[in-house]
Amino acid sequence: MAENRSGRATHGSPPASDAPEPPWRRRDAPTARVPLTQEAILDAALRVLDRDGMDGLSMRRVADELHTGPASLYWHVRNKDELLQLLFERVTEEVVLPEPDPARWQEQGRELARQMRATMNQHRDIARISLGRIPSGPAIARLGEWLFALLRPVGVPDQVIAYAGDLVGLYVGAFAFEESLGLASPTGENLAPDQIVEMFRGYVESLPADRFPNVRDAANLLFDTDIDARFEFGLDVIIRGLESYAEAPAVDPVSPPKRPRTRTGSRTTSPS
Amino acid sequence: MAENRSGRATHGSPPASDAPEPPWRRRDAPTARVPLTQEAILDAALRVLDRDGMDGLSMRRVADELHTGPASLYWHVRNKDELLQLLFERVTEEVVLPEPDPARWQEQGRELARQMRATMNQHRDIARISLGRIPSGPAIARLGEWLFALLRPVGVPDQVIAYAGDLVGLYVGAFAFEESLGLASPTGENLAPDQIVEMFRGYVESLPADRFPNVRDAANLLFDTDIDARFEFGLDVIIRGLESYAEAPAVDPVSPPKRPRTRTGSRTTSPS
DNA sequence: CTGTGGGTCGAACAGTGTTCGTGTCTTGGA
DNA sequence: TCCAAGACACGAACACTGTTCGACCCACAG
Repeated sequence: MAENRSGRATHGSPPASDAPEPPWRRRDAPTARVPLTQEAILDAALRVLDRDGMDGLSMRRVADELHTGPASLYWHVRNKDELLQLLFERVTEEVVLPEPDPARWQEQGRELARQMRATMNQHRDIARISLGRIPSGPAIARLGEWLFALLRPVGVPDQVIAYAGDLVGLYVGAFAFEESLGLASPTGENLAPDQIVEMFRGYVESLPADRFPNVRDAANLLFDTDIDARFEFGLDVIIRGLESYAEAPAVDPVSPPKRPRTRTGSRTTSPS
Repeated sequence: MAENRSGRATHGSPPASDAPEPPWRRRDAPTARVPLTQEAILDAALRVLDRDGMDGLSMRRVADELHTGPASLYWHVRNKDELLQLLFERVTEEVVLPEPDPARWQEQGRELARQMRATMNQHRDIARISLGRIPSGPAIARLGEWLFALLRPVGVPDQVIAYAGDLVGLYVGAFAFEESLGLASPTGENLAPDQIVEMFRGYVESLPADRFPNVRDAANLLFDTDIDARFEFGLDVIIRGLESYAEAPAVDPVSPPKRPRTRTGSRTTSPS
């Protein structure tokens, strides 16, 4: 509020209560001058997001980060919503894509999903922004093109590719979203996750054994805390499901013969 | 605000500016007295949610619905968060479960997912509450028990069942969530969905054909608007993926012989 | 008749997104 | 060189949010 650090975005005369700048400190030194572009705002917003999380990401805090007032942001950004969209696209561009290799499409798809999750976890709470949003900028061009290059040679129909991209994005976004939320206590007070899990398990184990035999002795499975395994499981289900949509490869002669998919062939993380 | 309808929850003396109640109108008539229980609050909150959506669901509006002030709610509800959790569980209990029939587990699983989506769409924006929340009350007992009864006879390992329940819940929740959000315009202004889709398609079609050949001519597939088909696709992928986790049935002698899963056997909605 | 305590609620606090009007700075043309 | 015009910055305010505090009411136990 009353914090009066130098480096304000404006460059008017200094306030009367403050000592004048010494002449050797160039007032438009390239480091001190922050002309408040949209990019600078995004930088600041990302900093605030990483530090304070989504709940702490208010226009006022972003403005504080730039040593200015909230009204100043609205010249470069129409809305908080637009700011969030831009933030989301900026993070999306951090994902690096390997050269698509259709022979290994399953593993590359998995790799992409893992990387998306990692990126979302790296920038705290960005997952909460991703839901309901489609990267509309160059990001969707990059990702879409990559996905088609990966899956078309395998024989997956175009419509399925489009849907599949959507599905994976939805899955990863939702998963990272829950991950970022943590477990919400049903009582409204905020407790450690362990305590909450223990509450749930206690409840389920207290159920009458005659009415709820199955769920009772699977209580510890229900509230499993190995979150990575859970992620890999969902990924595995989706990839296996997509496999059944792949026709015989059209052109690629190098792809291995399609093994009849029994349960033997999966060397991936299969729980229990 | 200044709306002064009768039926206030309190029963003190009438304000001086108002005419006294006529004697024949019993002041504690059973219909007029709303003793402000937690259940009444949930009813009101659900009404507000259905009418005004999640963004309109404030403590003040719920209190207004009961003709009282926001502070009065906090005696019965610790938090807004707890109120949301209770709301979520209340809606979850609306889902009706058929008698589990393991021979038709795929179709019954699909049916459950469809019903969950319908329930979430019926109560506007409840999906936005569902993410990051687990139904902790009797709901999870019901749903869990049903799921185990459905999938254990098929030979799905317990851990997989637990994960699968989680996965389907996540999928349906995230899907309904996006559905309830609608499409967010990347520019922050609020436009009709058609306009936004047209913006996106226009952008993708304007991409250079040499760099983005694939995504360019699949533009109309990318921004498909048949939302039901998209839901069914994701469901189908998940179910097919889960099929590969099913072992030979343990006890059930009636289940059909497991056909080797080639792409022929799927009569479900397969896009394009 | 008097407490007591469960229940109610007005008022306030700190915080939010957004807008309006005014101010300042930079730039291009005469 | 000077002035008008636009680009940008920002203080102040508005309507709103979730939540808390302390005073109040009132049925019921002693």
